[in-house]
Amino acid sequence: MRVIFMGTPDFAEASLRQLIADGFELCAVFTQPDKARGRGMQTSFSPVKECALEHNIPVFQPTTLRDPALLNEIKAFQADIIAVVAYGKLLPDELLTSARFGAVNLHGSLLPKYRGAAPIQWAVLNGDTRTGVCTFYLAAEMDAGDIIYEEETVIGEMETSGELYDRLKVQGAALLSRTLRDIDAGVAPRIPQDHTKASYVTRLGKELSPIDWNKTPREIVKWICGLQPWPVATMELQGQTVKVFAAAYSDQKTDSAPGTVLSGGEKGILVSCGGGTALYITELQAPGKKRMSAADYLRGHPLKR
RNA sequence: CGCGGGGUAGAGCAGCUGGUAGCUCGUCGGGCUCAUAACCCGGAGGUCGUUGGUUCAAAUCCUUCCCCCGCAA
Repeated sequence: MRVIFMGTPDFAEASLRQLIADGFELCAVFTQPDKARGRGMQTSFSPVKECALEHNIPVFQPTTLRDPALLNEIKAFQADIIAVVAYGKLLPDELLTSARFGAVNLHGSLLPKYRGAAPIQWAVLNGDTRTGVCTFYLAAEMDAGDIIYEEETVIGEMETSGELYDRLKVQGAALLSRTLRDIDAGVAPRIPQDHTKASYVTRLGKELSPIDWNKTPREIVKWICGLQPWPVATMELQGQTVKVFAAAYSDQKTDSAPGTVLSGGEKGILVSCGGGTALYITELQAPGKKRMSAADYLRGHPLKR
């Protein structure tokens, strides 16, 4: 089966590697143009490009896909299918039908829930206990095409978005491979989405970082987990904005206003939350410093009284 | 050269208007206690990231390089 793969980050790379390993014929790989990134602003290749080069697969990095010449070039590959995973560009309608079986996408949620940019993170942020991955046929409207396969997974109580993301990229890669295989065999289902149940999520941003201490302990824990590895939850502590990486529940009750630092010790820094509850901050990072346990932090930054 | 913060005892920090280093925790020994992650006394442990320089004298000033972190993506 001839496949054109489109993707950019490591999430997509996992799928690409899976398809290669499973014997699909990758005739071309599309990925975002090289960008200057990282400390020092060095230009670097996307994980997908690195992988493609490794396997001598032709790499394309167009700025736009809305180019007639490019469309013809793509058609010339005579691919059976286009597989898209976190590519970062919207495919023009003409492209969707440029391959024999059309174009399919791997998405990090159980559609129609969480259409959009950061489905995995929002499943954690919202405190969901389950989410999953799914494959579907690309349609004109974003993430609204017919579902092929869905696979569920349980979200751990303290699991971060990054951890879930890493699990789902593996699970998703396998699901995508199975999807392509079954499409090739003509046995893949095609189930229209229930559009009335659709929900949309946006990409994350730093404006989400500050913890809202009026929330419940669990909501805050989920917020802390959901914002990792980026942009990371933050709180104000002794005049500094520190990143918060982990927390632990407490039985303590308090009358203090939400957000008040109640105490600090080996267990962590106890902060009051909504409804008279409290939560231990157990791992944090001060500006210019490394991530460390709250206990370590307290040794060098004793709480003022 | 994209911008910025930092590298000091096992850990976290202070000292940085120059005069061979201090705090909290940990650790070791002793004491107290019914007991304790409590308390008291005492000890060990640091070529102050690296190179060169200024100086009578540098963790503290200038310089080379290495490493870590944040922003930006």
